[in-house]
Amino acid sequence: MMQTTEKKRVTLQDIASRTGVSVNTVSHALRNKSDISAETCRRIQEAAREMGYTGNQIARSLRSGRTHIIAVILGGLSNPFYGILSDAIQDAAAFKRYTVMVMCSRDDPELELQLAEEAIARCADGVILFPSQGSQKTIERFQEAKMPFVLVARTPAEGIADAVVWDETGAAYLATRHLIESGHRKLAYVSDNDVIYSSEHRMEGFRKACDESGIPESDRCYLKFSGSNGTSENGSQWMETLQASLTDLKQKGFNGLFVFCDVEAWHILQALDHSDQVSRSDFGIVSIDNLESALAFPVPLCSIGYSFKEIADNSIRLLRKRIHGDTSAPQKVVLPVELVCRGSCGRS
Amino acid sequence: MMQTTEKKRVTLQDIASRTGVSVNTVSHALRNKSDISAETCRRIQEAAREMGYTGNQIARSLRSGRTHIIAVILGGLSNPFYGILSDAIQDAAAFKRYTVMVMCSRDDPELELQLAEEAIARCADGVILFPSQGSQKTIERFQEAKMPFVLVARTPAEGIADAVVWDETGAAYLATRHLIESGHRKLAYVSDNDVIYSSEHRMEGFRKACDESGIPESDRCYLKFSGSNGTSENGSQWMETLQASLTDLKQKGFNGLFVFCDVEAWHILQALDHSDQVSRSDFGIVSIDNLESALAFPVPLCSIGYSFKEIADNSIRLLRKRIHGDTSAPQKVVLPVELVCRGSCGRS
DNA sequence: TATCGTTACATTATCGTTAATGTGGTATTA
DNA sequence: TAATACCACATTAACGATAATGTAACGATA
Repeated sequence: MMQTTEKKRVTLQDIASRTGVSVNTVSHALRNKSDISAETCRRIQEAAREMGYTGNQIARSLRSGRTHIIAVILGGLSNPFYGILSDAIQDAAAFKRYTVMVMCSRDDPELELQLAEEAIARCADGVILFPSQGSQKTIERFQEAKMPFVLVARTPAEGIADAVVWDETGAAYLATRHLIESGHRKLAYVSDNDVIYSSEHRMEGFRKACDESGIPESDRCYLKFSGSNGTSENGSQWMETLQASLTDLKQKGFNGLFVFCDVEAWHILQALDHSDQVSRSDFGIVSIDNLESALAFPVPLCSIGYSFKEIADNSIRLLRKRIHGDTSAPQKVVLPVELVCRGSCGRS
Repeated sequence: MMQTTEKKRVTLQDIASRTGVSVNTVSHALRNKSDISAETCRRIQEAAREMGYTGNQIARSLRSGRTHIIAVILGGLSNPFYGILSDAIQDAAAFKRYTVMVMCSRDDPELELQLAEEAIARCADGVILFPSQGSQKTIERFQEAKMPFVLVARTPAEGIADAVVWDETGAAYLATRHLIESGHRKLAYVSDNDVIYSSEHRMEGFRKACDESGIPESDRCYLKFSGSNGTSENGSQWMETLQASLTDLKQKGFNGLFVFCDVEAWHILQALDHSDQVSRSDFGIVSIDNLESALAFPVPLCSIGYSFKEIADNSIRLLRKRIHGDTSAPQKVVLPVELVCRGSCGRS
């Protein structure tokens, strides 16, 4: 199997020396290219196997100009939303023989730009970017470097690049309508973040559902509980603020919460579970992402779902087109959403 | 900033031509090596900046023999356990200027071996491996290829390689004792998997705590609920089986569950929440991993925690030693654990 | 027989770096 | 003054692969 001598990795040159042919011939034989006789080809392949040859992808990449690496820039894997999507993307990428390089931006524009720089330095064939607030520079950098990229989940602006998103407005609309149909008439739009690109659309869906059901402006409210950042350091203080806000909502008679996404809804639920003033039963809650289906999550949360697989497949598909030189106008794929009711809406 | 001509990426050669020096001089200047006059150095660096130079890491890797890539092979990112650890590892790696390449084995030995092959082909400087059942071949492959690697969380055998684990026996002991102290005297050891390397140690801790408190063999039981696989396809059937098992446990008078890990405990909780026969209040539950602290998870689950950061830091530290040529005997780092009580133990 | 085309290889160039070594000029020393 | 030591660069050789040519031997064709 292995040579007993303390040697470095086996290269094409080693195989060439042993079989008495040129490096080029070995390269061709191992890739089943033409111009090599069947017998020679067999001999070379056998030698390669015996010597335990593993091609050097670095050298291949340098020469061919293709790394077969797709960089994925996202907030962070501690967030199950990104974890689930990463898995889906890896599957879709592997199917097309791409390797994924996941990079976490912590939703920090500066760090994100740094990661973009690294993706470029490492010559990724393309990038899948989950933009945060302030990805403008990142996007410009990719364009400048002619690095193919796809935006996923959020699009900072229309038509600037390929994008895969789901129907944000429809999702918020469905969620809000579900709250209304469950008997809630005073509704709060709850979100952790200040201004996120998709929040505009979700707010529109929220408004539309409220309008349709004749819920007056005075019976709607918008609650921002910024500051968690996923770290549990100043968590307790942040939690108290959140609990106070929820208590306030309750006292004002609000009983339906449309929460921006599942992860934030979990935070809300945790706040409710640990409060003396408010509890889970005080609110009907619906959010977006439907993560529990992928996580076997023990909290029945009504949520609006979409296909993670479709997101992954479409991202890879759009990216591959660009990688292969397509220069047509940016394309935007909008995926459908559906309601999954698990009872947190509080339907009686 | 950029040249208007439709050009490829800027290389050292381009900078050399423009500044009228040799490629080597540019290389040295940009890396602040000696033997370059201050004036020339400044000129070159300015030119590089103006031309928008980004070093080609592929070429650098080929020449230097170092990619500054650390491959991480783990089950899958949909599992928050791995997600949290990935983030911690990325942080620790970034601190030492390494880029992480996360690869998901789905706990499939064959796929795992394939990923190992890819890590080798891509010339990763080292690998962090979360072994699954049957990682023997993977480990042998790394040894054969002289690829530095560290085992994390589970060690298939003692002393075969560097490893970072936590005190499994102690964790199970603490968890079980917590159940006992909460008033439970008939205890079940519940696990999703058949034979996992760490399960031996956890079982030992479970036994030790039971022995110490005089819980007879007849009041202990071992429940295996294999088959979830994280997929929700045959989920309902699997859930029913689990619910039946739990009902059976209840009828036999068992009231304390030591669950292998948090993710499995979530599944148990979900099964309990959706059953007519059994409910959450029928059991005291304690498990291992303390994921909620990192996730702001809304289910108060008593769990045994350890430091994700320490795991990451130690893994990178051990790996770096090997990467830099250390050939001393394999080292094993065992991290301490601590109990975090959140009420699921059912203490009255 | 001269020309041509195939077959099955070998030779050479190249990807963008870094490392090792070479070199002309000036300043320092013996 | 000759030998020697820098200094500040240039030149050349890798790294391990792939791509573009080059070519000897042979058979087929005109």
